[in-house]
Amino acid sequence: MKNVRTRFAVSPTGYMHVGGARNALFDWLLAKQKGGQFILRIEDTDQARLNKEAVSHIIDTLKWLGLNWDEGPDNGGPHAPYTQSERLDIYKEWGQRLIKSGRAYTDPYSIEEVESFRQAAQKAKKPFLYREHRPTNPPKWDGNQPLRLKSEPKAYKWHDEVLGELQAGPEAIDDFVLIKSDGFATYNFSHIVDDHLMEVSHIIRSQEFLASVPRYLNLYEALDIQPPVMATLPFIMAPDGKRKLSKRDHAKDVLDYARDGYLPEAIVNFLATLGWNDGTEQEVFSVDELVQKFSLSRVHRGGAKFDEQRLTWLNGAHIRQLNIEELYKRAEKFWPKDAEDAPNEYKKQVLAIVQERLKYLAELPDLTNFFFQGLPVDNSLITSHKQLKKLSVAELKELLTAAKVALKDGDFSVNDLTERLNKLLETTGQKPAVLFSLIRIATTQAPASPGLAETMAVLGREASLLRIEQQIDNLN
RNA sequence: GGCCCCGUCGUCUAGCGGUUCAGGAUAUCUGGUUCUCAUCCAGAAGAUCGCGGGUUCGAAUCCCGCCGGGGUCACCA
Repeated sequence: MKNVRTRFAVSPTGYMHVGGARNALFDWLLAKQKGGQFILRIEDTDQARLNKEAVSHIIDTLKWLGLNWDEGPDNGGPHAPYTQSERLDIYKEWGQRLIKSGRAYTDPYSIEEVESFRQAAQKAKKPFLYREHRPTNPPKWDGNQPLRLKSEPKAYKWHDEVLGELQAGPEAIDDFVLIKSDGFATYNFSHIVDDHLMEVSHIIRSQEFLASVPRYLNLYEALDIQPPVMATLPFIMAPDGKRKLSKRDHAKDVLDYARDGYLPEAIVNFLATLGWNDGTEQEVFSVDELVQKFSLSRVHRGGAKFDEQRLTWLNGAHIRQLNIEELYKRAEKFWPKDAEDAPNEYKKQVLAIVQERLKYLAELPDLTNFFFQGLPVDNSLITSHKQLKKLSVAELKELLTAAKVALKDGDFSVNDLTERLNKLLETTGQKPAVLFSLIRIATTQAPASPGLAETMAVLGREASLLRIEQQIDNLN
């Protein structure tokens, strides 16, 4: 079987959102699964939209996602360079070949003239076809005018790994620009030359290119190149479902998810299952499982909306699957400020009891603040509690004092605390809803926290008792 | 407007002529897990499979028409 080589061909115009990331992911999954190569190619042929920082930003994004490439602009490879602006001579040479074979010619018109043709077509409610204005005697190409393909309109049928058998009539074929007047090749030309030279076996791309495929097929023929296998991905739709997701819809930078504490494997899982599934009822996949199970033939034809709630759930599921050591590594940058000087072991204990509560790591400060710092006493937590607000200050003080006494001794382990708290229920005759709530509020000063015994065991005797005392002193 | 693609619970989806007039997940709601939040468990509600024809003993699944949504028609990718 032919060696599988895929590429992520990215235009460095800005950050990368989930649409681009999914595209890269599917390329990567296919290459990994088949033991082939994944190539990163920078398609910087549009000088106007070029953004110099975008390349490193995109590289950072792919690295964070774990989508490593075998050949690319930074690590090179047998078909370097992998940045199109460094390959202009190659495109010119291939352009010359087409001129020689009579399949390319100089576009003699000005931009304004072409624009007027276009507007006339639009006005007549007809698709614009440049070839209807093809010059009879074009000048020799000197590199200062656009070079166009001399197309040979005909109907095409082709196979798409996702969409199946496709076809289009000759009206889809036109004389598109191969090389612009600024000397840069268009995407339409450069990607075909590069994919061929770089021995790319599979092109996976988004649906917006579907309408152009017949023109590409025409160019492949003119160049006498065997087209790679093609696969068309459905769109990821904006939340309103009206159109494909784009930066105009405030699509987030993938690295924003990194900053919020989403796990790359959760993003990968989410993106893979947005438009693909393995036919079973499995929802949570490891990256290795995805590599093993992915197939283009099971990719959807229809677009899917980007549902961040589902991503958040999936992220929580992946967080819960991590062992403490791994979670601790991932959480490094997300601790509250006051945790700075806390011992690693203490932080791991805290992490262990909040793990099942974390949906994304940026929640860590809110969830763990009180473990690192005594929060000011907030009596509204008691006065708004539906059971505690019925008790008098004296009664509250009495209960807290009893708790202080009962918890004074023992080893302060979870078991020890549970036992003592249970005894306290008996001696005070209170319900857990009253007694435990009160102690929990006193020791955390937080509306929500992990279980009482677990929390106090981590906080330790000193802090726990001190906080109970502070609560007593501040009741009024 | 031409051409092309798509159309199953709010959302992501299973389903590829009959064990499925629809399964799972998520989101929502309810109950349970000695306190809160979360996890977990149980349960509820939620899709006349875009609509209308046809083929067939039988269709979400095949065919046709219509409607709806999207893409494309750049010296952008």
